[in-house]
Amino acid sequence: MGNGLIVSGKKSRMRRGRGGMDPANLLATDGKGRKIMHFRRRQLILSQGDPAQYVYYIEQGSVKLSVTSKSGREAVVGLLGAGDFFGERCLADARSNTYSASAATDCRVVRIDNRWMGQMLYRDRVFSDFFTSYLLARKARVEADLVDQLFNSSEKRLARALLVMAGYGKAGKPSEEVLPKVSQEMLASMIGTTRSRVSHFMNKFRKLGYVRYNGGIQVRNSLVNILLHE
Amino acid sequence: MGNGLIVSGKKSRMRRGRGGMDPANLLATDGKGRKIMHFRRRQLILSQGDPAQYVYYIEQGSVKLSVTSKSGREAVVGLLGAGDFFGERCLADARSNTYSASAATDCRVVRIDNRWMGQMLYRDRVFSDFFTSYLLARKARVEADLVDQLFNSSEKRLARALLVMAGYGKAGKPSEEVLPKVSQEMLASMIGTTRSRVSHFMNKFRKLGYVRYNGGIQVRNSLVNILLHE
DNA sequence: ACCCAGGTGTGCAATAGTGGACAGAACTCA
DNA sequence: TGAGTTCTGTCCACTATTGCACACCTGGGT
Repeated sequence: MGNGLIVSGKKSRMRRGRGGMDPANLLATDGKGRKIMHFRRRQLILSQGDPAQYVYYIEQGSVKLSVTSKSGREAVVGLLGAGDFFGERCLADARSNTYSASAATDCRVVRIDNRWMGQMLYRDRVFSDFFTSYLLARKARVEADLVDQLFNSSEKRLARALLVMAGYGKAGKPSEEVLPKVSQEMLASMIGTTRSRVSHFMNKFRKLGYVRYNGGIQVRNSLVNILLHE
Repeated sequence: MGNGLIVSGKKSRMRRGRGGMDPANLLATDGKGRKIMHFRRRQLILSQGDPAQYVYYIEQGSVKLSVTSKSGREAVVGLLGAGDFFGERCLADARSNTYSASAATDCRVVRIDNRWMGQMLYRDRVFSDFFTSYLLARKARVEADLVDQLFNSSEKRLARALLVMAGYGKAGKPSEEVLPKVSQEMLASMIGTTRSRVSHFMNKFRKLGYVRYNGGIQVRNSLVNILLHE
């Protein structure tokens, strides 16, 4: 995620604000207004409907954001990793959480006080810049997910979800590596379909040699073929 | 859209930055780094794939953001109105536009230079605050659209889209008013379905008395019944 | 070794959604 | 006013997707 906004044409030629620390490093330490916390896989971090007063920042591990409908079905809105924020909505209006968050792997997150974060954003230009960059990138990602949902079949959505998780197209990623544990159930609720459908396509992909099961799911680059096919 | 972030517990007790102007007013004027432009209904404002170097701010009217797939199908990612920004992705990375924007009604928009906007964000806390608020709100909206798409049927998605457009649930909205022109085609590509489906449901809604055609579409509050069912 | 919970493969009837096509209504705009 | 264009209502054969059910598999306790 390219940090730093474009400022007078040069990226990153800017003095430090009062805080004076690199935001990511700052957040990595305990201190006023922030607290480092650890969660185990499956543990609930925050719950849909609870009053919202903290912003969270992921240091390590991954976190699943999900929404449960009145009818009890669950949809996964995002699977976040190190460097992502969540719960940030409470900066703009103080209502309750619109989703639940739970640890998808053991993880370390920083729980940041609402107010402290507001002050940082106001005072520290570097911090504010860091956060704005994040918001822009993340918003773009959610938009891409929406578009995907709007015009792809579930088969393609599954293929795309797998590729994105495998870091396809990212620089410095060996790709072809084994994914962290994700159940078919979870994949299903990420792409808005049923588990039997996911199972069906996973087998199809396997038969075609696009993925392998090596203790976990191993996505091969050739899986993009599914997306290209008209 | 509740402007102003939460800062040390008080919303909006903050001195003006260098710019010294209310952001919305500032943008309403021509000046360095920004240019006021007018577009007629259906006119193209920016095109998917073009190099991106401007951020746009809508003064008046509404703008449609859409993406066209390789196969030529169009999906509408958002229908924006006064007070919304678009094209802001170029603040974080200078690639090309990921969507097209065209005027859904005659409209007045401010075309803002990339760099100037970056400077404003860096220098003017009030401006930066204004923009961050916007991003937070808009991101939440896109997430809500994604969730809707993930677990509602096309009938419900249509109902929801209509209600949102009619400003259902917003304070100070008389609601029950007639919507600006939207074709079934457009509704279809907003909610990811076909026009024949939209036509079908619109008639159903009409028969049930949930909407009326009074020169345009008039949404009655009772349309929420569609969402509550099940 | 045994059990158990969570995860997976498979099949199937019932539904929902697609992608055309076509005719008529409703709007431009010269 | 009339010709063109854009919208809308409606139909239909196909295809995709759901919602179950049930057997099996696998890893971790105990």
